Amino acid sequence: MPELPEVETVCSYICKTFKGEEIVRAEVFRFDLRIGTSVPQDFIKRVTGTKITDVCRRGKYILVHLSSEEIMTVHLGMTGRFIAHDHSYKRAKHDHIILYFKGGKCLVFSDARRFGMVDLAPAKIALERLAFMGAEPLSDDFNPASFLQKIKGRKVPIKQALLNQEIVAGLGNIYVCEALFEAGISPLRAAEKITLQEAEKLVPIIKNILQKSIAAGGTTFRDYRSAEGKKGAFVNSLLVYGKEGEKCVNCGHKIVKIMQGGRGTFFCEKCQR
DNA sequence: AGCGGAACCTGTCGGC
DNA sequence: TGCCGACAGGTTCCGC
Repeated sequence: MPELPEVETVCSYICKTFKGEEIVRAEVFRFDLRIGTSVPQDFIKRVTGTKITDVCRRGKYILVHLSSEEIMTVHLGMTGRFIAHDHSYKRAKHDHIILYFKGGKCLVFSDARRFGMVDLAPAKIALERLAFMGAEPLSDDFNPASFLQKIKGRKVPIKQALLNQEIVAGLGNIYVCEALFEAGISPLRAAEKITLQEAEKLVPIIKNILQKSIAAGGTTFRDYRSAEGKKGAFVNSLLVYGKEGEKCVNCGHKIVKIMQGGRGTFFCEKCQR
């Protein structure tokens, strides 16, 4: 579920709360999490006694840097949560990993649907695994020219191109629907047909939506919770996602839902061309 | 190479 | 109330 703003919200809180803290004990209840590689069997041994030196984000991945020069890579999948508690915390049903810190706090990774992943690898290897990803949408590397270059010759609908993490890293279903709506671009348009003028409109809109959502603590549509266990308020700012049958805020025409690549797309057929 | 569709797993919700 | 199918914010894999 969590897209860039949600992951960013989790990351910054974990960084603020756990940077410099030492892991004194760890529990792993499941090793077979889904996306990418699984939790290593010797995970507990390798993290115990290390300190968290930094917490960063790349796309939808959380990178927990450890003093052992290893990186714990975390992806929240659809229902993953990474929440801070204290040592009195009692394990709940879908908790898969609990890290206990010297200062009395703990950090719990839970994921009902188990689409998420937690991996541990030497920093160089962890970073190489993420090298396939496209530009960070909030960086200057993501601009109309570079974006057009990336989607050149792509016949997939623009909706699906924006979800492709190799093209741009961190967007998911909600923000893609919202950005295309604000830009007035139909999600059905072939990516390669997007003009320079449209890219010049769409790219800043994407950046703006992501920034506003980060400021609001992300979007909780169903499951998402921040590292403090809170819901994200940007759900109140959504204009099309989940609004099937409701009136378009621009023209009053009904918002429709279609399926693209097996996933729901919400848009206004009148405003988006 | 690029694309569509299925698969992964659990929970929830709507319809009958 | 209960059962059944559809669907969920993500990614990967397989076949064409």
